[in-house]
Amino acid sequence: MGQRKQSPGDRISEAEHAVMEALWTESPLSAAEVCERVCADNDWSIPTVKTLLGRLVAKRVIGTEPQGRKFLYHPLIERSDYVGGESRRLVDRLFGGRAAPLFAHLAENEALTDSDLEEIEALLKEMRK
Amino acid sequence: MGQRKQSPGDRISEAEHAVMEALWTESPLSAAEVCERVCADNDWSIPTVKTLLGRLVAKRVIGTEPQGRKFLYHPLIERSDYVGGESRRLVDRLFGGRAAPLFAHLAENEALTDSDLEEIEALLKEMRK
DNA sequence: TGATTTCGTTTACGGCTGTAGACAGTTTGA
DNA sequence: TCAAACTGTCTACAGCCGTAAACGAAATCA
Repeated sequence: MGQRKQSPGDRISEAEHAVMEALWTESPLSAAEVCERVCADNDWSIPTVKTLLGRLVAKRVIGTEPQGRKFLYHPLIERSDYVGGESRRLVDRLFGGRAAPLFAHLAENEALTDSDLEEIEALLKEMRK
Repeated sequence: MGQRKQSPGDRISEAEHAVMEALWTESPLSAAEVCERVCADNDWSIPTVKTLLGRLVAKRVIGTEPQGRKFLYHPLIERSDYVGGESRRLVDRLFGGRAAPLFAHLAENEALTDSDLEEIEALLKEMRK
């Protein structure tokens, strides 16, 4: 029990996740710079971004460093850790922790493109060794 | 735009999902019967289950039918629709809608058992045709 | 140096979620 | 027939989420 992997902190909400993506793509960024890359897409205004950044800091998933007199924000957790955690949560909750049924489901619903199939096949071959 | 697939209604919360699982496994069930299969696991009391059932009815994802003078509840949406919707949401949000990276991720983190691999391989072969 | 801009922080507020108690109607046991 | 048991509905309330305005400090422009 215990062994929280998703970093020290709480869960990241969906809106917060959009901010994280911006910071994972490029960091450190100021609040204004974050807004430049997410506000339009989500129809947010600056105050909203500031709130989200504040909450992420409170949750200890991003950190701040003073740049001159302002702050720059940067992630404290790896994107792959977050993504892994969320994936695992879904697989656990919906597929009893087994990935094959998920795969089957995606396949069934044509959620897999041909290139997906090829890539996965390649990966499989890779792991076979 | 539009084309809501996950049935008529709102999103299902995590607690509500536990109730749905019970009903997908067996239905119709009375509130008491639902409680029998989920209360212990989640450390809930009957009132909680009643609230969840009420909300699910309001969201139009389960329906009621009078049994004698009481009610029996049964799902109005297919589990596979729900699961498919959730899976797709995750893949869209975290992997740009492409399933191969998800698969790669699960593989990398040893989230795939040997039997998962075998099953997936079989599925692939199946789809190849 | 006073006015303006720029930040970060604090406060706000309605909605959803988790969890549950109170209440009213109905059925059933005595 | 009167009380006990059970059922669904209504109400409650704290916490988190989405969204944002208000405020106060610092920096810059004139």
